[in-house]
Amino acid sequence: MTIGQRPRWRYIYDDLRTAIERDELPPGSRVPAEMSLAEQYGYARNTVRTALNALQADGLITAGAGSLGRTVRRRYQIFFDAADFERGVYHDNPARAQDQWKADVERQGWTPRQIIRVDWLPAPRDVAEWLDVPPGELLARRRRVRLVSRPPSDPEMPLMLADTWTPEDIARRVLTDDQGQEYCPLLEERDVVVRGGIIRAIGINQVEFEDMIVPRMPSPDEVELLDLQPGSPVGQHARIGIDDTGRRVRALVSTWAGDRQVLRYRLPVPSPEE
Amino acid sequence: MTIGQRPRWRYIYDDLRTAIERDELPPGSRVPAEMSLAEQYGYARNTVRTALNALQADGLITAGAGSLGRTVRRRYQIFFDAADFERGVYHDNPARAQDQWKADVERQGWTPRQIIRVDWLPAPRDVAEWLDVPPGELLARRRRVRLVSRPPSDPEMPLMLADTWTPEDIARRVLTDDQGQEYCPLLEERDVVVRGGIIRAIGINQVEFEDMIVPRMPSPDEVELLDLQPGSPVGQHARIGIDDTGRRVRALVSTWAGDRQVLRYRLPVPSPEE
DNA sequence: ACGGATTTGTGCGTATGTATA
DNA sequence: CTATACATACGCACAAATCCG
Repeated sequence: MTIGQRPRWRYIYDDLRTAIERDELPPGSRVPAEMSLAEQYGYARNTVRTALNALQADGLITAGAGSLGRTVRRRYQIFFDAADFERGVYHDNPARAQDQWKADVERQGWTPRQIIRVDWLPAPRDVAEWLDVPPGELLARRRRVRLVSRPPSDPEMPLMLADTWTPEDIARRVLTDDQGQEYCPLLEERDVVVRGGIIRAIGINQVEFEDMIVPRMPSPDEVELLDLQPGSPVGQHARIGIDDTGRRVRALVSTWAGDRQVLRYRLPVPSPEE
Repeated sequence: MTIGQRPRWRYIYDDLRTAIERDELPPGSRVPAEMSLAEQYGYARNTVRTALNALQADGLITAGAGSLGRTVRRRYQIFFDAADFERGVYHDNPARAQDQWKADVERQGWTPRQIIRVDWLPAPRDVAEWLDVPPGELLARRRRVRLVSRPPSDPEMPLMLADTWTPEDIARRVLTDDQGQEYCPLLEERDVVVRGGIIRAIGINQVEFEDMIVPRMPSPDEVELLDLQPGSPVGQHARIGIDDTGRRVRALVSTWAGDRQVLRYRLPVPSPEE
């Protein structure tokens, strides 16, 4: 059935792809309906669907039944800084009492919100390796689902999952609040803002971060939580905190939607060693 | 036709997905053939294909006609360091005359190779923005396709594309080699190794890097060059070099295959500002 | 609140092409 | 060369979501 070199669906795929890249189909615009493409090219609807599914898997178009139809995917460029030596900013900058991520996002004109939940879970393979504990050991996972909206009460858009994994002895460390009440900041299901950051406040002296970054496709859970379209890859940023004894004390695993957020590092260039 | 909540194909998808996650179907193992799954579940072959295509789009399985069949995707964890303050290592560390990436990869037991090609191209929108030049301005792009193999002459596996984009005045700067010959290192289609790095050698004093990292799906070109399976997202790491006058002198855009390589930063934790 | 129009989603059957061991 | 298994392609029917009168 295939006549030329390329399969039929590939013609539609290529045509639409170049139209999108040339901005003839700008972000947000409607993609022609399946039946209309089928008539236009003289192909069956299923053939058209193969092409559109490929574009969807490439993250270029969205899909939805009914009058939603298919549209060219929009992209956002919200930055989040993992290191900013210029401004002296770190996620865990000891000099700031404010949540670093919230401050960053607000500066860019978005209204942030976090939903926090703590669970005790057996260590997944990768986390166990990062923290140098046996796989399956029970760890505390403090998950923050981070959402933003534009001021005028638009619907919220989920941006990232930020999971802090800690071994039990660290998770159970306590602080004392204004009323003299003791609490475990790493087990609190609410925003905890401590001057210098939680880790430092509970008496841990981190001296090094090891950050590992990898793109991957999301799990069904993440698709749900981040409201992802099929074909949206996520970035996974794992920050391992190492204390002054060399112990790997915690892993902060952030998973962000690639079409919404950009991870940024600002680094000084080392001067030449003479 | 849909009986329960979930569509039929979703049962197959979920079953296979959990089998893979539980390592009952380990990486490299064969996925049952479409017809065998169709009989097992009592569904049509097309329905089975919907499930398998979704797993493919999620990057979990590969596909290939004939006796290749479908297999569970293998993953590699080759590190490449964007910053390593502990070891004093940078991509452009002025103290080292060796190619940083090659050294890193060799230390991990792989044999590296680069294919280098230089083209003059109009600046794509994002590169233009990073370098603060008008979009469409002609820039030099020095592309390095980076491949590795395991020692015993296995087939090579492409790992990443590393594109250096520079404005013309910088690209045309010259160095003098041992024989007294002048050449433009940023336009050479061969490995150029200079003590201190090319940028420094041609008289540019970079004082800051701005790194931006985003996951995305690859373009058809990248699929070709990196030999990517459908459903493999890539990471894009753009490093903008800023010199002591504040000028954005070059962009190093690295695109890496997510199932093969991990980007790593090792950073010192800043001490508290008292 | 309801119904119709539109558009995508699910699912089946069938046939033939193509790549690989 | 042949068997296997995926790839392409068609046609058809009905379900489900959404928007608009």
